[in-house]
Amino acid sequence: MPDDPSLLDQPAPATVEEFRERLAAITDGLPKRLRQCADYIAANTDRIAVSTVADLAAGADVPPSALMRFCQILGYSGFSEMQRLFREAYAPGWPDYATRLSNLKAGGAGSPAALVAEFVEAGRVSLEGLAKSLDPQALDQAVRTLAAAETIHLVGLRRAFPVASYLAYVFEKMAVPAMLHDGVGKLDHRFALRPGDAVLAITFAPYSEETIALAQDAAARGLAVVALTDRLTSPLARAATSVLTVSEVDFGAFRSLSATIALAIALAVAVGSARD
Amino acid sequence: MPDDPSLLDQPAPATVEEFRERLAAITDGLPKRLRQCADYIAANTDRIAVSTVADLAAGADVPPSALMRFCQILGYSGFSEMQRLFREAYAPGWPDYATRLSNLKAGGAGSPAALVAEFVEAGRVSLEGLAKSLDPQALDQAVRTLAAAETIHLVGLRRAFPVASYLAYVFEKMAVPAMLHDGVGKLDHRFALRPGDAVLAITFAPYSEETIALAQDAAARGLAVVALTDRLTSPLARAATSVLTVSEVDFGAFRSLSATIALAIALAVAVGSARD
DNA sequence: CGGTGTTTGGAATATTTATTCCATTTCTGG
DNA sequence: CCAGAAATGGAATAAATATTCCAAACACCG
Repeated sequence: MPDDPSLLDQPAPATVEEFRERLAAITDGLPKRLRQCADYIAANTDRIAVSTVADLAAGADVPPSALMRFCQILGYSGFSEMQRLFREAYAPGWPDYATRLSNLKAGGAGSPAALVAEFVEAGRVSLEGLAKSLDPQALDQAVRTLAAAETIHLVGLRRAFPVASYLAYVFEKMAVPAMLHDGVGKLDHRFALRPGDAVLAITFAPYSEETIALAQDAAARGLAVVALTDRLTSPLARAATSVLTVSEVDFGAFRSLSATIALAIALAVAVGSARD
Repeated sequence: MPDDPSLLDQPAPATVEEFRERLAAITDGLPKRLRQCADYIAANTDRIAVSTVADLAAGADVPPSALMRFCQILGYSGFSEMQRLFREAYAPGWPDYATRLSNLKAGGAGSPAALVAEFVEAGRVSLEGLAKSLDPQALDQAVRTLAAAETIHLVGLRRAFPVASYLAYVFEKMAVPAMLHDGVGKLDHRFALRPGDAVLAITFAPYSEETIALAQDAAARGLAVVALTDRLTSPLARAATSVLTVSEVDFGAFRSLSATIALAIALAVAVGSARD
């Protein structure tokens, strides 16, 4: 490679964060084999700690020597030095959590503690799924829509109701005008929807008729509708100006709300600060 | 060690789960050095994948050869074979989640996507905290109490209301008689509490007066009260027959509900099945 | 098309790491 | 307190893994 001082003489990345930045920065303008290394490493960063040079080289489909050169380009003296970073950083999350989980599960398949372990695991996987599948564009759009609204109408029934009520709580805390459509007394308050308002509708399969009806009504009257649902093909999506999806892993017949709640609060906080 | 066939001739554990079981099974009745190995390995299982024999031996304060013997006692041909198990088992959950998270955060400190990443992380840590700090005894007791009740009265206001309403939903699904005290119209329905019923009260700092009042009232009338709160010293704990605690990591001034929801659903499912 | 500088693959070597072996020490039961 | 068995530590060896080096292939430029 050329002796480009902007890439070479820098000190080696000392944290995983820095490592990713450097990787992204240099990937362009790398020759074929080295780029293969960069791509493979970017997609398999987590395996560095537990692999040998030969393993990774085979994965990237390059000879080991190419991988060595790659490590040196990143600023390390060799593979071992780079690996040390990942071996040391390897722990967060796990310290004795896995032990605990398996102890809880050991209590007996149907025991309450084992159930907690299952739902903890389901929640964790759902959260990771949220991070992986979130569409930042759609989120930005939803935030802009809601931030521009006069009053935000929250609607979510049955399993979605806790989410809607939580949003109502957070909006209240942040002094954002919001109204929770809770269906009490089968009063539907649909004339509370005024021009300039927006609707945040939440529903998951099996979708609530009432929620969809309110969203459609609002859309027909020209109001912006943000949908929080489980699939882009949800019936709610058709009525919506922007759609956010989040899927929860289920355990048996039951489905938690961990990821949905996380997305909801992030949305609320983003809207709250965008309005300031 | 003695040629005890019950410990020796078994095949080596092939999963992490099996590994832990075997470890627990043999630890007693091991000579000093080998027991040091067992203890250290049990407390640092997660580091096997990224350590050398020398590292682990140093940690356990034994010579490397002792650790080798230990691996063989577990049924492996040597350390490398044992390590392979942990290196291969390491993958689930992570595929590119960390990359995604750091990409989301890179979007800008205050960007909506970065907020989602923060709350996802907070939720994950909270869930792990729940797994680590859960007291199975207290949980069993809470389940027994609620399973024995005629009607379960749910009370939780403000931030705890989503949890209470979610519980109401799950109990309904499972055909468990439950009543949600939602405070609509400031009607407090406290005479709905009948002998033989139980109260499941939920509140977090700053604690809701109304929730505590209802719990105290129920306790005074001799009803069982299960508390779901953030600390054992919570004012709710004094009125309760059994106390479950769960703490949420906060991000800025905001606190999610990921762990609380997970505990709640597990509790509800356990109660539901205990009643059958 | 030839020369210069870059990139590449693989074989040779250095280093680290795992594993075995055995002399010595420490237990155990009589 | 002694004999035999078990356990231990460390030095010697084997295996694996990382790293370097260089000849050959390649790309670019005049």
